[in-house]
Amino acid sequence: MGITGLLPALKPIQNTKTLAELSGKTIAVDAYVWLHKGVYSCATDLALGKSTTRYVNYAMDRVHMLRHFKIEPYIVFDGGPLPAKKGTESERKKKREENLAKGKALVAQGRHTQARDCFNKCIDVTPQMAYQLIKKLRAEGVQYLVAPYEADAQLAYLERIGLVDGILTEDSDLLVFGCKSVFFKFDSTNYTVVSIERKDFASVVPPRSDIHLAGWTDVQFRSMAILSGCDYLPSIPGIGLKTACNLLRKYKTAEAVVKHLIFEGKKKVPPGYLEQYHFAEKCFQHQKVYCPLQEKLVPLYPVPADWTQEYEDYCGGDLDPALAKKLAMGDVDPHTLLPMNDINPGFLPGSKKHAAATKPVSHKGKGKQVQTTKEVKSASTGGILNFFGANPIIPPSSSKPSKPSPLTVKQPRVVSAGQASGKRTLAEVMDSDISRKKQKQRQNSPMKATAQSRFFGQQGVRQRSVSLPMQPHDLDGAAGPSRIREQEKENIVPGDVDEYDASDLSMCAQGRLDSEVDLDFDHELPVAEVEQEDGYMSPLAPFSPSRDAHHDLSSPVHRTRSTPRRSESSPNGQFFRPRYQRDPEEEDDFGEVFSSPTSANRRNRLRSCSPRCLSSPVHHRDGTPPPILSMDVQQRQSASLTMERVLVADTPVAKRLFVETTTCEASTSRRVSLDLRGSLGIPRPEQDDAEGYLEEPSGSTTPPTSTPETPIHVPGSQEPSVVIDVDELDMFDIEEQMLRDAHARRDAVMKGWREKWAHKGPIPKSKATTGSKNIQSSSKLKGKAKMTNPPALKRSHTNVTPAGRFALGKSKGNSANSSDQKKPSSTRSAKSEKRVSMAALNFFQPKKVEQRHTIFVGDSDDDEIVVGSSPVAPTRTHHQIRDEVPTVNNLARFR
DNA sequence: CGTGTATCGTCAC
DNA sequence: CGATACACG
Repeated sequence: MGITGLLPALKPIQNTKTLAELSGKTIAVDAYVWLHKGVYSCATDLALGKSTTRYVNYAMDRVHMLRHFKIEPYIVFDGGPLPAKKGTESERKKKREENLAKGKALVAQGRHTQARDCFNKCIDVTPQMAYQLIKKLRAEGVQYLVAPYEADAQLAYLERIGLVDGILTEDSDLLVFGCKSVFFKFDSTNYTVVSIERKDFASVVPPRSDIHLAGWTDVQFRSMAILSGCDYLPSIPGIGLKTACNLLRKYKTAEAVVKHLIFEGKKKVPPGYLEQYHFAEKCFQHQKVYCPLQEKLVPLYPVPADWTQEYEDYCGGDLDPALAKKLAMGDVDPHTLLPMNDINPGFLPGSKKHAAATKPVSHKGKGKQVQTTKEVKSASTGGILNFFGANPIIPPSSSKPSKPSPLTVKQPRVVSAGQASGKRTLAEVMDSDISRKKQKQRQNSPMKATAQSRFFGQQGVRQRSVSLPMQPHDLDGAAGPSRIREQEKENIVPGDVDEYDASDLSMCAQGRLDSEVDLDFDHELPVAEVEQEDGYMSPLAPFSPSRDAHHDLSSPVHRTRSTPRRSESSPNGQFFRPRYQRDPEEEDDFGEVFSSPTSANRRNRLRSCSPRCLSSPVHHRDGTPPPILSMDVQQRQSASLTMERVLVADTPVAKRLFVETTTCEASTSRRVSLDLRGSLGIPRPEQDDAEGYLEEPSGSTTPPTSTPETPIHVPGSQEPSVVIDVDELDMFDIEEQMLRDAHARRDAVMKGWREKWAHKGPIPKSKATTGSKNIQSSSKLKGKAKMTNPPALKRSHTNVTPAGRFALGKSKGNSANSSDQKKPSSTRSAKSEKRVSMAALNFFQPKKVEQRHTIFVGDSDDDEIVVGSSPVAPTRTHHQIRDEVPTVNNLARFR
């Protein structure tokens, strides 16, 4: 449901952004959206009980897409049902069953098309399906979490504590949960999202909107949302968003509004409405979420002093931290709290992992992996670790005695932090591990890389900690469960952790925070509009990269950050150096490090420490849940007081978690299979990177360049000393071939289009030459795929645009460009139209949307992107962006 | 005019 | 779940 009408009402502050504009950010994603859409690709199979995991592909394609744009996704799944939400589910279930039966009947009649429609309506996204995606996310080192209850609150929490910079969802509720930066309407065809920022709320005023938010506090905004009807409470009949807004402007508080309504008697206020209102409010504020730092359930915002057990029950009860963690990692079914049942064990069964675990050296046997001599060597000592487990923080020298071997999982005794005997508590083991790490860090100059940590070492973390000092989880190379404990123990080094965060975290650890300290939500006093607009105090440092990017989206620095470093083609080299670039030494190694796939992966690896439970033979999914799974209240309480109750020797799971925790930091990503040549000192062909997204809005002042990670296998060149997945490379080769073919087609098609549709007006000569030159050079391609610059034909030279195909699909009819829709090619089928537009329409048109929002996306040196993001200034519409940014719907490019 | 309700599409071959 | 269209008061 969300808040009916909220999104349309916020139109004035909806800002369409390209993914490139979000480069560098970490964005939490509501997994439900992707899963649910992905289900449409295989609804029939699912309905008929046929085993499929195709729904995973949809989500993973999007993950890859985000990563391509240097956006690090943090996938959040829905958890168990919140007590506050009842009733709706049974009704839906009934409808689903109806559709299932109907669909089956239609199948029997052979009416497959209609059957599919029914199947589409009967599929529910189950935790087991989510788990399939989780397995894939683990395999690729993507951060994820399963919320204990609703993903919405979890998403909001991740943003609140600074683990992510924004939320990608379709649910307007996120704004009510207090999120600052929410992205809607992810458009994978045009690489755009619609951004709504809380700080812009003050700009939501009549007549531009139906509602008037200027001068409002979060409390009032939330009140409006609840009064207008939300998931937790239907509205008083006759009260919609606008009425709620007006009433609140008049009476200030929800109580006053409700009392007025009751007094007035015109509307039928249900008995107990006000009380229910308060419960709903609590759900938005204090719903239980999982804190990945503290590894336990916490309220989204600290609970007030008058918190009652009733509220607690309503907003989601606590869980034993160990259970909460397993739930968050996806290892237990959030509905039953029983170990997750893997409905597709054959899908990413750990087959790779398992094979690697048992045969670390020969898992490339089927041509799956390419290994250099070096790699084989390291595999013999830690091949599996290079694959998904080694800890780079512990240099070989010191960690040898305790370094987990490939057989570690099979021989738990070898595992430990040096002492394997006795019943050490998990916390003790971790502490020992921590101190060892710390010692090691002191020994090694922070910036000095060992041979191993050159790839997976600390620089990324250092970098991150420098640039994001407010993110405690990044503070010192230690990732995972041990970090927060370490910080707590040492009381958090001043200067390393923001005072607010420190106090907040430690107080959260106590389970309660006085309202005085609750800087974020409950202090909300009426504030002046100015303050409302920009006086928000973010837990992120103002100088963090994300903040910078956030406030400075149009600056050349940020506009170009996602593109490869190409100072040679830059009019001003300095623009191509991110302010927060790493030290030159590392840059030599990695090229543009912060946006390189390796660095992204490393960052990700170091930040996430999800246990790789699937890989372990010591499997907890053996039917009998560990004793700690008990939800006994006493136990829960004691366990939440201290983790030391978890005995390593008693719980294989805990033990394994430890193993994996201590090793996961080095889990060098499998996805190093992207282009590592730069990183490895292998010369990159001069222009090969032009092969990237033809139509990617690069936003740089350079010609459309490619992306640094453009995956190209270079035959004969030195093999990178990392595991490279040959399958992926082969796939890229195929893709390259396809791209070349596409270019040939495009050239032909383009010609035809020019003749058929182009204005007779002259094509700018310089462009034409450039284009033909590039076309020529593309025909000269040898083994290496070179993507030419797009031909110089611009849309301004034609009167048929990509929008045409949209007109064929669902006609939205409100395109800003009426001319765009005038001539959908009536002579072509919708299908061929689409194909043509994909292959051929990579030309660009400078287009003035607004005076201050001129957007040029293109292939010539003087093209540029200037995108204003002022909340007050007129913003581009979705349709405008769609027209501005040509489309290549080739998701395979993101793999 | 605003609210309430019903219907549709979501993917992707 | 949102977008949309439309009927109702």
